Amino acid sequence: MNNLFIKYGLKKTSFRMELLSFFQSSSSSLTVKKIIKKFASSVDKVSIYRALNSFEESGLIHKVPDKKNLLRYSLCSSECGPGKHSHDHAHLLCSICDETFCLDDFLLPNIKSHNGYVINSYKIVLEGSCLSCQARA
Amino acid sequence: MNNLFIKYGLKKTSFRMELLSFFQSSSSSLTVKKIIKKFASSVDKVSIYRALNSFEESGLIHKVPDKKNLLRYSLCSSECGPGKHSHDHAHLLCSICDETFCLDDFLLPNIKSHNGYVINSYKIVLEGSCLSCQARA
DNA sequence: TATTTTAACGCAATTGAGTTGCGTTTTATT
DNA sequence: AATAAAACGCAACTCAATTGCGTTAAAATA
Repeated sequence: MNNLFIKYGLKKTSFRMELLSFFQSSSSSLTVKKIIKKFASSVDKVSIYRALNSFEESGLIHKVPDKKNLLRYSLCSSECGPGKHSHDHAHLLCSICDETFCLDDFLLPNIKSHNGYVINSYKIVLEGSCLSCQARA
Repeated sequence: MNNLFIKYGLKKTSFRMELLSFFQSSSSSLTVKKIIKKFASSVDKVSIYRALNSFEESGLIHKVPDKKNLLRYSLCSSECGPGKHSHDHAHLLCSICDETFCLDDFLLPNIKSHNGYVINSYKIVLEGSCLSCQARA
């Protein structure tokens, strides 16, 4: 993980290290809102947006779908790297807690065309309720 | 179609009738941008946004996915009505012309749960190239 | 037809996520 | 220590979409 910092010319500022830790300690995805809330007292939001951009380009984190289409990120697996993201899984948006979960075991069919359309990629986004929200209900 | 106007207490202003015609005459989806462009000289954009909202609530039109997450609508089928939308199809976003196409014949599996998650609905969005863009290339 | 109700409208101002510019600070390189 | 490059902070900005409010026009009722 630290290698990627070096490999991609990212400087290890205390904020960026903390930001990475925040992702590592978080079980699911992080919204920009959450991140800004955590760092607002010490870091400008512009720096946060820029850090998230660099992290994404470096293959440290990737965008995940959000119910309101706001920016939301998750830590990448080790297969990802600079300019190279491979995330072949569906996502679940919990309509109760508004959280996004990666479904790593959801098998995606290999769709390359449909009715003449050429298909390059696709996304499956499920909406429902997550485990903890079910337990709470 | 006109019934829905009456049924839902919508008034038939000339603009709203024209807006509905615009949808009926359009083979695919309409972005807000396109709609504003067409009516900008005679109608305020706020009225456009409000008309689109009412139309959607009435079951005349429904939101369709957009590459940049902007508002984009398509005409509903006759099964839709006030507060009732049933659109069981996937969508294709053409990465060349930036158009959204409904894939009415794309069979959606019946997913009700996955690994303990309760699934209420889901979306499949394909990205690729549409027929006319393929022909052009 | 005249009156009343209510939706639709226009205009101005606002919201809010995300971005850009630019000068300054900090990190890493030599 | 000197230099190059990334990261930072602040202010200002963009752009889609929304809100408030007074006015106009359509439909319902008398």
